[in-house]
Amino acid sequence: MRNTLADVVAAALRVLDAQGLENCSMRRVAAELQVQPSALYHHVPDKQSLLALMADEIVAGVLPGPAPGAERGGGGRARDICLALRAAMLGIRDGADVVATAAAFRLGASAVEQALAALVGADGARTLLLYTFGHAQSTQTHRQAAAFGALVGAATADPAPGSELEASFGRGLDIILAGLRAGGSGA
Amino acid sequence: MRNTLADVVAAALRVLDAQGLENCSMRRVAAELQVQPSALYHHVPDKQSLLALMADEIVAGVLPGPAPGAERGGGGRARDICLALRAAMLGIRDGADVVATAAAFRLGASAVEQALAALVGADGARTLLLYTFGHAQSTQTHRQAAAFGALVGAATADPAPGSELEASFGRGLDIILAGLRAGGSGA
DNA sequence: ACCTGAACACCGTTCAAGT
DNA sequence: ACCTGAACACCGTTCAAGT
Repeated sequence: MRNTLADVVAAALRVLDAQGLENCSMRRVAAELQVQPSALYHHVPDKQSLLALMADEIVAGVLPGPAPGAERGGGGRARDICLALRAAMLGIRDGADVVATAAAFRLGASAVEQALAALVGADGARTLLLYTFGHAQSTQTHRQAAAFGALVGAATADPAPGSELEASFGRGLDIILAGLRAGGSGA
Repeated sequence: MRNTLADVVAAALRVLDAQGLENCSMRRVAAELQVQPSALYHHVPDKQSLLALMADEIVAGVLPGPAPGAERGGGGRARDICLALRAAMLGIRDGADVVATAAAFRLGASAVEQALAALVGADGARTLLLYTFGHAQSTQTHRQAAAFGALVGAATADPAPGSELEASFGRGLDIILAGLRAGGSGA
C-alpha cells in the first residue's frame, strides 16, 4: 500500500504536533511513514511546499464557521472568523508559525482573507489577519517558554497566562474593529 | 587581534544582509570572521542568542526617535515609533523575521513596547507591535518573491508594489489608532 | 506510479587541546 | 581569554535504479 499526498501531509502534521516545527524534518516525516527520505520527493517538490500544504490543512474548516447571525454586523462576523482562525492555529503545536510563514507568501490569496475583506474591506482584513497571526505566534512562543520553565522547575510568576492572553487577543480585536467602525483609514 | 562579541554580531549582520536568514549559519558567520565555527561559542551560548543580539542591534536607534511634538497626542507619537520600527526592520535583509522571532520570546520586555504602552496603553501597544511585525514580515516576503520573479523573468503584475505596501501599512496603523481613540477595548 | 540506496554538500554543537 | 581541529549526530535534495 503505497502512500498518497494526503498521507504525507497527515504524517507531517503528526510529526509537527509531536516534535515541534524545529524537529519536523523531511527525514522524520519519512520515518513516520516508514519510507526512505527520497520517497517524499515523489509527492512534493520540496519542504516549503509541504509546509504550505500543512498550513492549508490547519486552516481548513475555519470557514464557513458559525452561521452568520443576521442581526449582527460584519464586525461580529469578522470577529468570529479571527477567533476561529486563532483556535485552529493554536490547536496544533507550532501551528501559528507554520500558517503565518506559509500565508505570508500569498497574502491576499487565501479564502479567509477574502471572506474578511468582504466584511470589513481589504485594509481591515489585512490588519485583522496580521494581528491574529502575530498574536497567535506570540501566544505559542510564551506557551513553549512556560513549558520549558516548568520542565526546568523555574517559578512561574503567572498563574493563568493562557486566559490572560486569550482576553488580550479579544481586546486587541475590539480595538481594530472599533477603528474600522470609526473609519480609521480616513474613509 | 581576537574578536569581541560586538565583532561577532556585526559579522552576523553582514552575512544576514548579504545572504539572507536561511544562509546565515554559524559556519558562515565564522568564515566571515576567518575563524573556526567553534570559536563563536566562546562569545555566544548558541545560535538563538546570537539572533536575539542581532535583533537588538537592528531595533537599536528606533527610540528615542523624532523629538515628541508637544502639540500632538500620543497617537501621532505612537505612529512615528511604528514607522521607525518598520523602517529599521526593512533596512536589512530578513530583518523583520529576525526581530519578530526574537521579540516574540520576550514580548512585554522591549523598550519599544514600553514606550508605546506609555502612549496608548498595554493592549494598544501589543496590537500596534504585532501589526507592525506582521506587516513588515509580509512586505519582506513579497519583496523576495518579486526579486525571485524578476530573476526568473516572470511578468511582474504590480509596477510599484513597494509604495502600495507602504501606504497599506499606514492605513492599517490609522485603523488601529482610530480604534484606540474610540475606546475599542471597551474602556 | 511509488519507492530504495547511496551519495553530496551542508548544518549546530561539543570538547580536548593549544597560546 | 580566545581560538584550533576533529568529531558527532544530524539536515535537504538529487539521481540512478528497482518493481
